[in-house]
Amino acid sequence: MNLVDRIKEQTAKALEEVYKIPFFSDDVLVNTTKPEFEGDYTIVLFGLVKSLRKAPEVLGQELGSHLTANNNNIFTHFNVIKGFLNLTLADEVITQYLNPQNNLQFSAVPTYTEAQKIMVEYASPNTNKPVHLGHLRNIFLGWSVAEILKKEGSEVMKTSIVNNRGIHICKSMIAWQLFANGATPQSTGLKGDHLVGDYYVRFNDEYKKEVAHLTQTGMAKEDAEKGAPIMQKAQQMLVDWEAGKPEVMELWNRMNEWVYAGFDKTFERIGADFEKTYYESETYLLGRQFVEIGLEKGVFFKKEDGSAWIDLTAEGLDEKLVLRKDGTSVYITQDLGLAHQKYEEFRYDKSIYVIADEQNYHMKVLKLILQKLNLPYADGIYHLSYGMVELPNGRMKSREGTVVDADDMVEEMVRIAAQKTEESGKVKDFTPQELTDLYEMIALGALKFFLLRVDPKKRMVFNPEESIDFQGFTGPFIQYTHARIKSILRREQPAQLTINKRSPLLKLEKELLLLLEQFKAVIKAASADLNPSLIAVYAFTVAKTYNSFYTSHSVLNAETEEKKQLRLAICNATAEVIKSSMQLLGIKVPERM
RNA sequence: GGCCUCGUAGUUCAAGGGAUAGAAUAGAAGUUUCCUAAACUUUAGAUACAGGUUCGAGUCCUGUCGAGGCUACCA
Repeated sequence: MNLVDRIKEQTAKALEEVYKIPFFSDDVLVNTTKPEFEGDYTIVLFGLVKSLRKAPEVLGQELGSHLTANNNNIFTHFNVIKGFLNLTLADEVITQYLNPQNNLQFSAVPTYTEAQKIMVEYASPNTNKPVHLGHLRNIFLGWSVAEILKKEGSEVMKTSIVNNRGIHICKSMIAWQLFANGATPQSTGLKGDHLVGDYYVRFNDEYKKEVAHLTQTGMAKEDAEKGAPIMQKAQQMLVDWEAGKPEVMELWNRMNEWVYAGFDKTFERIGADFEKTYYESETYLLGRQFVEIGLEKGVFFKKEDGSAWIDLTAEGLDEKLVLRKDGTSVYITQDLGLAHQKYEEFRYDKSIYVIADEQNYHMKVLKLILQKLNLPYADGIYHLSYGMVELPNGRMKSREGTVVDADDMVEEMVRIAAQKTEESGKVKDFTPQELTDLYEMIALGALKFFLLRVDPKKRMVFNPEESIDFQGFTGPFIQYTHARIKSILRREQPAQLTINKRSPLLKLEKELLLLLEQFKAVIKAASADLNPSLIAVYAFTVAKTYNSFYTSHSVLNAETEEKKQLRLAICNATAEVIKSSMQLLGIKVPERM
């Protein structure tokens, strides 16, 4: 049990004893005491005032006296300020948490009554363009959430659905046929996803030209957009694809292989992994059965033209199409089918979709339809929505060429990491391989931390200038702190401490140890909120707190041997906690840098 | 038009209805006999506006203004 829970429990017990009314741990609100007040943990009394009909100050005095009188091995003294009861803990209680094992070891038994099976779908790229900065937020977020849930004891399955069919892929294919002259990744040296992405862009350029040309000759804009020859070709290709025309399939397969290979490279580099990848070409026909079922149950209705709809006006939404009049399924229908297939395969308790917030409406509808169809897995659907990544001068738009490519971004970060590191002149004895690894570690650490430190649901601004800043609230700062601690520990390892011995704790040591003790609670909160930013903030706070207390001088030249050992142990614990928390963000920490 | 988000220091982000709204950057001023200065210390600076609920509001409610998203027989 962690310290806060223990305090809550003791407080509830004390309240029962003093006031003869039943109390539970959850009734008690415990915060860490603000640094400017005396004490370690604070009980907020306002919430208890009403049921006890006591003035907060009186309640605080009575409760504080009782707690310190009956538990003086835990609480040494207390003070009351307004509605806050500040408790000071015995040093022994705190040193119990000195051993990092206490903070890092998670019991095999999860916090849920039984292990939950959770699917996390993330990344989910389109095969017509390479991964860009927006995807990176998705990928880092999804990966991290999966790891956090695992740490909390859930069985997690990471998945991705690759959008590999449809008109947009046909656009790339047409443009490639027309302009590529048979270019391949091998012949051009380009990554496959970039090559295909380039022809998608090329298609749009040509299309724009054709539309402009047609409108100049007097055609209405709408007609021009529909009638542009290159668009007609793409439409025809889509029809041919659906008919399974061999030469179209052949080209489609070939170009997709290039893209997959490109994605794999990117994913491997940035540390994304999936237990299972779904392909839309294999799932887009699923879900048709739901239309039949829905019609039978009266959840859906047919319009005169034969299209099928669901009426969600009672829920404050619109009518939503679930089947086109030509009998083909739409996006939402496919998703119904995929949700079902996932459930059949994995029997999940919860299925998390990491998808940008522009699809909030879509995901709301998806869940609602499944619920109306009374499917057992409907309630487990959860949309982990995240805000768009913007650039300082506005949203990324592919048409305006303001998209930041992920591979380029990583490359640029590595270049800067290398430059900054070389300037510092601390890595002269590194081998070339060690340097490569270090730069990669720093670059990805900076990028991941920057994108994960913000509350996912909020929009964020990606400032390239700031993201490569290696000072402040950044990944590299934390990595650097870790390396410095490791440097101390290379000189001298802490001896095994006898934990219950009265130790000469200073206030600042106490503060840091209490912080380390919160690690599990932070993971719990991050897991409940599906929010890695809590971990990022925590890791930074630990590093920052450590940095302001210790230098290797203050550790190795401590006043007494006993203090030195204590401080070494604190260094050790801090390094462990930093490493473990960063790991949950997918960020590696170096031994030296 | 309707629906959904979001408005906090110059800037980028924090703050389970709880104490004097925190950080980081940029600004100003400092700190290395020993120590990984990619560090640390000090300093200044903010809740869009107007009401309401409460012992107590950045947080909850209403309105105004501002930003973004959704509102496709695209995926």
